[in-house]
Order: sequence, then structure tokens, then C-alpha cells
Amino acid sequence: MEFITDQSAGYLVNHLARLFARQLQDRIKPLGLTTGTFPALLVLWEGDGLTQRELIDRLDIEQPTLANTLARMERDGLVIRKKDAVDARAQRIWLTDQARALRAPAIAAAMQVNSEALAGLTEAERDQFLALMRRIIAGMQKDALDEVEDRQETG
Amino acid sequence: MEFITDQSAGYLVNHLARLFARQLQDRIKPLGLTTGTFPALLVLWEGDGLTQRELIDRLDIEQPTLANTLARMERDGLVIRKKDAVDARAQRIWLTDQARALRAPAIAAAMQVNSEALAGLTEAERDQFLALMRRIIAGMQKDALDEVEDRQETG
DNA sequence: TAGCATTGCATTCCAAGCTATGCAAGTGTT
DNA sequence: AACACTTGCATAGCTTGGAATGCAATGCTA
Repeated sequence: MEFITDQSAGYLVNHLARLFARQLQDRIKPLGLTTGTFPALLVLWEGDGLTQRELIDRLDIEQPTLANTLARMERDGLVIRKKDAVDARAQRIWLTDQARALRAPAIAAAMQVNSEALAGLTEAERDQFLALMRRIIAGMQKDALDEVEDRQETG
Repeated sequence: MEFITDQSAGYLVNHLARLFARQLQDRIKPLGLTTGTFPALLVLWEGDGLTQRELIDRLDIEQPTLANTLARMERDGLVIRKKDAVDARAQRIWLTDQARALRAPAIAAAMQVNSEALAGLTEAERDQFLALMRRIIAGMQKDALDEVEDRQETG
């Protein structure tokens, strides 16, 4: 059985993700940001005051991963957490002014990474690439969901 | 400035990489393997007795990352490290019988993950997807190399 | 309303990746 | 030969990601 890395989607995706992460990190480090905060920030920039649970529902990330990320973000002055008025278990996440101010430069950095990465592709190829990824992601998420449901029925 | 995650290559690649990693981990955990060992194993299965340096040259991974991975692999009985006869600094990496025996099932697992992930695509779309990734990777590696060279000239 | 199940979050422990640094062994230069 | 430089690897410390677990607050149900 042969395994050719150049023809393995998983291998290439992993490699590509590391290349993107390195690029993004280089560009947002001067802003005092790290890559892991990015997904959470993108959601919060659209509207903060969410609970951790609400954030998780918008990010395909495990709860402990987000909890850790939020802890680092609080330590670094990007967010503050206030107890929910109604539900004493929940904490609502609020952006600091500092985090709000970083929105424009951070997004500019990310968009620049994207455009440089895809610079060798035509407009059509870029669209194709994004569309293919969206379809693969949707399929894999569905598969994962089905597996969870199967386990619940069986177990 | 807008940022739409569905149209961000970096965001989608990161997400996709996590989905692939979860799938692969589920499948190779029963074999006693973890995802991080995979790239090194793929090289070593083609021929072991390499030094760490030679492995790094075949993997776009930083040296400390590989050193850690090899330490875990040695701990788990996948490889042994023997001092090089000529160069006392270098250590040559040898697969154990156990690691050799895992080749077929591990590769089968990875190929299954790939084919399930791409199941919703036509043959042509799969080829396109892989080809696009290869081109983007090549471009980003070239960019990264150029930056290093620029820094050396300047600094 | 008492007891049980669920929910929201934190904590622990691990893998995997990175940067920065250290150090011993080899190489090259004068 | 002495010195500086380079190379090969290890270590420390961090982020990002996950699984497993714990626990308090809430919700449900008999």
C-alpha cells in the first residue's frame, strides 16, 4: 500500500494550516494578538455579551479549548467576564476597548495573509478553492454529527 | 471592513485541519498512534536510520517539534535512537518492529479518512482540490523562504 | 418538594506546534 | 594549535487543541 503525501488531502490540509498559522502569527504578534484568539474575537466583534456556551455554538471548538483561550484573553486585557444576572452558572464575555481597537488592524492582517497565500491563483481558482473547502467542511461536520447520534442511540 | 469566515482561506483551512485531525486521531488511536507521529513515520517507513536533521529536511516542521515527537515515539516503543558512528552529535532513528507492523493499518486509516472527507466531491473536484493545495503550499513556502533570505541580507 | 438529570464552566492532563536558548561536537581559518 | 563559526540536538516555556472529569447551578419529574 502506497501513501503519497502530495495526494493526501489530510496531509496537505495539515501542512497548509501550519503555513497559514505561521503567517498570521507573524502579522498579529505586533498587535499583541495570537492566532487562537481570532475566532472568538471575530464573533465578539460582531456583538459581545455572549456566554461561553453561545460562543461555542458559533465556533467548532471544544469547550475546554475556548475556556482556556478566554482565560488567556482576560489575562491579556482583551475581554472581561461578568456573571450573568439570571443564570449564576453562566458568564457573559465583554470586549475591552483595547480589543475593540484591534479589530481593523487584525482583520487587515488576516486578509493580507489570505490574499498573499492565494496570490498565485486566478479569481476563479480562489472561488473554487473556498467553495470546495466549504463543502468538505460541511460534509465532515455532518459525518461527525451522525457518529455522535449513532453513539447515543447505541450506547 | 468586513470579515466573512466562509470566504477566508485561512479560517477554512484551520477549521478543516482540525476536522481532519479529529478523524485521523479517532482511527489511529486504537493502533496506539497519534497524529503527530504520522509525518515522521511516513518518512521512516520508506527507509529508517536517518538523523533528525535528515528527517527535518523532509518535513516542514521545526526541529524542536520533531525532537519532542521523537522523544514520545521512543517512549512509546516506536523508534530507538542510536548514536551515529561518525558524528557524535547525531543520532540515527530506527523503527521498531512494532512501528513497522503498524504501517499497513495506519496508512489504511489515513486513506479512509481522506476518502470519506472527499466523498461528496467528484473525482475531478478532488484532483482540483489537491492540486490547488499543492500550488498554495508551494507559493507560501517560497514566500517564507524569501523572507528568511531578505532578513539575512538586511540583518 | 426531594431527587435526579442537565447545563455551564473550570480544571487536569496530554499532544502538537512554535520561539528562544543552551551546549557539545564538528569545521574552518589563521 | 587556537579560535571562531556552524551544526545537531535537547530543553524550557509558551499557545492551541482535545478528552476526561469535577462541580455548582439550574431544570425536570415523580
